[in-house]
Amino acid sequence: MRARKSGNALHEAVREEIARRVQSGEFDPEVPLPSAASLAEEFNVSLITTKRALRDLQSAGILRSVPGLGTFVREQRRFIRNLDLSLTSMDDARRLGFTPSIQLISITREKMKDLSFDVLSIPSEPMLCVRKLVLADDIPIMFDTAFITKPLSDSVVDEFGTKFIYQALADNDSPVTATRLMIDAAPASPEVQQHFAVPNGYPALRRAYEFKTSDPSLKVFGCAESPFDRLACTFDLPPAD
Amino acid sequence: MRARKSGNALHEAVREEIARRVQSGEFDPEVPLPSAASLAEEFNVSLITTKRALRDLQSAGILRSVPGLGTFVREQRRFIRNLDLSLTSMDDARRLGFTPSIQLISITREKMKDLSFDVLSIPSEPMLCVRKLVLADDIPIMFDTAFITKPLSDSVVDEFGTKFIYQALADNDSPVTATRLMIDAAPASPEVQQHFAVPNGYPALRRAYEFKTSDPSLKVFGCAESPFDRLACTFDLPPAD
DNA sequence: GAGTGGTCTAGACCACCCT
DNA sequence: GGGTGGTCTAGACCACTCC
Repeated sequence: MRARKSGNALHEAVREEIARRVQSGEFDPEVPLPSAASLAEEFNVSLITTKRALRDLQSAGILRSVPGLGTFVREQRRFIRNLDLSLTSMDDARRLGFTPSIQLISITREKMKDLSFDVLSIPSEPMLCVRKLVLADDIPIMFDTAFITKPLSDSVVDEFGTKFIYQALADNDSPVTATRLMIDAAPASPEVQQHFAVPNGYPALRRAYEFKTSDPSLKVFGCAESPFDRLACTFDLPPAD
Repeated sequence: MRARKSGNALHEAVREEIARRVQSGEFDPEVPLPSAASLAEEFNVSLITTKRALRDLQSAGILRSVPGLGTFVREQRRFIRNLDLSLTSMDDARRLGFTPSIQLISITREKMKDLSFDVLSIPSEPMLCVRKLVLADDIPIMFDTAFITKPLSDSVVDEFGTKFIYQALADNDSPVTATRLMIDAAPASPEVQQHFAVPNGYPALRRAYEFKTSDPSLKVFGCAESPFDRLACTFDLPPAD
């Protein structure tokens, strides 16, 4: 080592050499990488420099460290979701070749945090709030926080925790009539960090949404977050003009 | 200090206390924060722990450090781009209230890197490659890499470097007839790190695209990347079904 | 008990910017 | 020259997992 490849920093050179080995398929995802101590010895750098490189590779979604076990190559399996929203029910998902499931996290009543989305006109009063984790083939792919503007019966609320929102609304005679979406990237929220076991600052894809329904007093606001390596969105556009 | 608020780590407690002060508007964006050394003294932690907290806040887009000058609050000014692609020319941009400009970075001939986007059918042979930086009100907001499948005259190539691609194609009798988009998040690429002065691992919003034109042999593939705090996309959807 | 990653420390050197 | 952030080092302790 001591090559100082790209920039100038030692930890960058170490990081890139490890990244190169990962990309070349040198490591079995089931088997831990050589320990930080042995890598430090091999590269002839201090332990803490190697740890710095390994930590940055975690932030980049390339590695995954488990205390007491070791550091592993992070397996990539990303789901592509089409924004035309054909995927609105469990059946749609299964038709696309994976088995979805929903894990209800909490149902509360609270105010929606201002996400500085001037794009959506978010009410300031407390609303019903449903948080859930959506999994595909038992792999968590998105964390969803939804706020409902209108009080609903318990049985309907339960449906929000077990179905996609589109489906739950349609099943209760209030189909979605319009959708406003805002897509951005953001560092993983504390909830995402927890549920996906990703470090602070991990890039996440965020979709903030507003559903209007046939009932003018019933709207749904929400935000779906996914670690960048778990979900991407596609969209086809007609010609401009 | 020594509170160990959220998780357990000291650097997290320091990070969150500094973040709290930033959010509360305690610091003038023009004036550097107290130095890492003085913060370490105030919090009664080691210098390196404070530096760790400051570095993580940089990765989160909250702070910005300039060697020799100090650490500053990162000013937030984000542009919202509507995915309906109404923004396809300089005029459109001006109509939306900002002054766009384009800075040509390079024109080369090279193979397109495989971005593991199975979504787009990317040719494997070398293509014309145009890299440019798009600015809004003199603030860089996106880094664009475009690959053109067909050899073009020099004058047309020059237009790609100074106009939005939609406009350049329309002006040369090959209007875009269909667009395929893939949106995801990703850690900032080396080019983005360089042009936007963001650290390794900084979350970025990425739009990979494929333009088809009226000329079947002329397609444009590309990827536009923006640091997460610079750009977001909105979209309105009609009712499903 | 041995190995792992995560954290914290003190101390040092460098490049950079300002006066 | 004196301040700043960035990097690198050696050494230590902890919680965790596995045997």
